[in-house]
Amino acid sequence: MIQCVKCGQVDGIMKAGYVRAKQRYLCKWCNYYFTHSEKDDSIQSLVKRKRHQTTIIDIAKSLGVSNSTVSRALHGHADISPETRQAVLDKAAQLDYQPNQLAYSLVKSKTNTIGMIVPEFQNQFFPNVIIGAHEVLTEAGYNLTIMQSNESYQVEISNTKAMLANRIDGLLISLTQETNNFDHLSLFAKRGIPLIQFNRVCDQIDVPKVVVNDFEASFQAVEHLILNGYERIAHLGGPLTLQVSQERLRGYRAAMEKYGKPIEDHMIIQGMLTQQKARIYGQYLLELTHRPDAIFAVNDSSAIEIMLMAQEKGISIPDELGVVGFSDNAESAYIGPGLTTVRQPTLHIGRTTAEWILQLVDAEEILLNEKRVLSTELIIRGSSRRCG
Amino acid sequence: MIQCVKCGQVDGIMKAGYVRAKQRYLCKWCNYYFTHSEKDDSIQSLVKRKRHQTTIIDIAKSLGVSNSTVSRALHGHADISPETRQAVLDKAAQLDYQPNQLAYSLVKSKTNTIGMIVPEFQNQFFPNVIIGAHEVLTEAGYNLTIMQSNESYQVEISNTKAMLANRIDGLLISLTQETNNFDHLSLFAKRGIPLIQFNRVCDQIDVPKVVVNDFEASFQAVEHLILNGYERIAHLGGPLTLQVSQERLRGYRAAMEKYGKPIEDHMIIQGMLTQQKARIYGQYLLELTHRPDAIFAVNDSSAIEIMLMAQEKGISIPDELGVVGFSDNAESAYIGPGLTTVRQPTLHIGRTTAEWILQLVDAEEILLNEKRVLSTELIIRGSSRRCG
DNA sequence: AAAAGTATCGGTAACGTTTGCGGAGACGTT
DNA sequence: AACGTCTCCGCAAACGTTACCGATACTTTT
Repeated sequence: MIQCVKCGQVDGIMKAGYVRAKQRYLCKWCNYYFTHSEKDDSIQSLVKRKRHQTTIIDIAKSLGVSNSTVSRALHGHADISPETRQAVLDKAAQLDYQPNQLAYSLVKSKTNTIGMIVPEFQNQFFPNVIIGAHEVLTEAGYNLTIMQSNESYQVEISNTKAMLANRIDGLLISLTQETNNFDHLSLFAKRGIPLIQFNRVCDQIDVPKVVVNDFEASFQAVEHLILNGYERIAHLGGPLTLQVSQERLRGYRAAMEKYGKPIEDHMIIQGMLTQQKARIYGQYLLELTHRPDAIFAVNDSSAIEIMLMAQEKGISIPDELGVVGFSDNAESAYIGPGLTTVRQPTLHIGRTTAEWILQLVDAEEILLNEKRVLSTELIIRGSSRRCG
Repeated sequence: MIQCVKCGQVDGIMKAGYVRAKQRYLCKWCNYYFTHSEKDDSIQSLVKRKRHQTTIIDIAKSLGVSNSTVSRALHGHADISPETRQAVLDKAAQLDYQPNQLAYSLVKSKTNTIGMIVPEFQNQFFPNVIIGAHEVLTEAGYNLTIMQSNESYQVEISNTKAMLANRIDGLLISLTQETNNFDHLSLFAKRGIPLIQFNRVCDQIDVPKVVVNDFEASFQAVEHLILNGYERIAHLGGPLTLQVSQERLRGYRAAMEKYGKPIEDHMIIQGMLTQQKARIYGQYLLELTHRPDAIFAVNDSSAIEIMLMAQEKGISIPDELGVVGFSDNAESAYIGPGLTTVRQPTLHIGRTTAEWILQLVDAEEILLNEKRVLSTELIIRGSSRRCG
């Protein structure tokens, strides 16, 4: 009945237990264990039959040539006769052939994909950076995979892991407000994957960086307030874990010192600037017994929050309170008397980082610690223009 | 001198041409062709040496087990002893192992990646949709790859090709204003890759769709204008290739007809609504001899453009001109007297499409032609509130 | 006619995973 | 002794491409 699959003997086959719910046998002659597989390939094969995407092999078979010939023909390599090439191309079109980027990337160890991790999508800053980067990358035949860390250090880590798993060719990253450990980033250096920080950068790690001239921008903004007659200027800054926050604070201090204005510590607030936080901080500032007569905020949404609160409290802008923001959001031009703000070259930031990462991808060696500084522009509107 | 690599003979080796700049020989004894490869593996090998990412095989070797054991241990499969599993996990951590998603996807024919193609990033609509979708997808362990067609049909096609090449598990797409051929989309159906259209959908192709109640929203908006005493209402609509435009036009007509207002063809404009176009159309409308007393625009940026032009011309809003937009951009709350507009549930759209595509990815069969309609909300602000 | 050159194609080993199936030992039970 | 059950692990075939190295059939030169 049962026949040994090795020696073909029928006698001397003994049962030898079960394995995975199948009867197992042992042939005494050749001492070979085997299970009797009663193929039930009736329905099974139909169900398991995966949808087949046409591959290079399909083309090769239907043309009676080898896969290497097809591969070369599709890529316009040498060593292919014009007729063969054309036949392959025709057949590929006929079969709706789409190359499998996964297999390509696996063998070439190159994905033609650049990753980008941004902390948030709420402000228009990052979407605009994305537009700029996307433009350059698609032009160069690269894809852009975007992830969003949602201002969470943990999410940022899992994002970087996913990027590594997907074997991206390079990463553009803007850090979270929470991020104060950089081990997940040093992994990229260890693997030789180029990495560029932009906007939210940190100095603790040696990678190329793209930033704006936060110090000068901040200095100019505060100087502008001072020249418009404001005296007691408060600063609503971001968390000092971020270098941008540090730079903008430095600019604020420098301007205040240059013009001999007193710097009062309780007029400087640094923290995570969510909508609610901005409201709390604003409340605090506007209810101080000796109220500031101007506020320089680290982003526009906070500045706008301040303006709305001032409006509620009947504090007139710009007469009783000057406000300057940062980034030039779309709504900043339209609110109240117009919000004076520092315009960032968002598209340019995107393009610069993208062009740079493309260079690094092909580069032999990476010059670490280089920093490219782009220029901002102070947009003066009604919120800071006092006739003074 | 030259020795046959096959039979080892030294005599009877004849030169037999060049192949790829290498001398080629023929052994007369064994009739074997071969090239003499003068290995210059001195520098060559060093340069070509690719950076090695640690693989499962590395772990297996250093532990003296097989790759299958490592694979199973890493994935918590059965048939692995606790000690072995722990040893594998420790070694993986020690070697900074990152799984290669490409190889995984290749063998599993599954990338755990959802693609999304949007026409633009300028308005806040799509970034918000992305936020919603991203949230759901990351929660489910999926990645989101975003591409941007830039309102170009050609770019849309190349984007879909790239998505196919990357073997995404599903696609979320919002069409271009130009798109009027859908062959590139039917490829997905042909390959069994789920596809969902959202916002910019078309009826010519049978796929699941997520939209908002454009007809009702439009009807309500125009009705609101009429109830506020406006009589001659113009419509600044999008291109009629888009179904949203058609629906909003229908809503406009229905409201006008219900209240017996005359519909004048020259007061209905349909076209691509770039910033410049909006200005041109606005110019036209505001300079008609018999000027409309209200304008219902298909998006907020056009509506705002109208408001700014009216302001320039000294036309007061809302007294002489009522304006209603669509989408509730961030700036709409702040401009002038506030722009009345139709708020779209952007986050909800993103979440809905994402949840749906995840279902379809695992589904056996896809119910085509299903459409999910989400609700909008009319946000009434100063631009349409006439004391009338 | 040998030698050299040209043009075109095929075979096959990678790339890093997953997984079905089988091997083998240990131990218990008739 | 014969059989049953369990645990743990290895082999090898996929997945779709690319690229190196040959191989064959010619033509041209010496």
